[in-house]
Amino acid sequence: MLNVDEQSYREKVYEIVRQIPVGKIMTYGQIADILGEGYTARTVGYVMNAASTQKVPWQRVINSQGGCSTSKMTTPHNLQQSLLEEEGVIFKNEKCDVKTYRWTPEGYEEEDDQPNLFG
DNA sequence: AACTTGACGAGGG
DNA sequence: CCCCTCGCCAAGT
Repeated sequence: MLNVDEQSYREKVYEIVRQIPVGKIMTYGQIADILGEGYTARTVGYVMNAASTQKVPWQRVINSQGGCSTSKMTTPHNLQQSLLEEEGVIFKNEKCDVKTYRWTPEGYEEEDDQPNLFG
């Protein structure tokens, strides 16, 4: 049994990434927000950099713009995008609709505090 | 221990 | 839409 609290900094990130279902995505900032305690979009991105060699669906983590930050980096052109397209994610101009594909792990539902304007 | 680098994000021009 | 600035925090030098 591995308690999240016993996991290393990176393992906590992997733990969430492993839960992302096929055809869905999460953003770095979203993951950082869920983990809270000292995590930021930037550090999550740092962790994901080394995730390509881990047992995690790293391709399902993209930036808040709906694009793959790996497009113009080390990885072959748009490997990440290709992998997501194979999962059913539709890309338009190298970007997908984050609103449509974003996923949130159960138990970490986004806080939707909408003021009761019409009380 | 100080400085620099990032698969980032929100804002402003 | 593109470019720049600031904030964020782990790792590498």
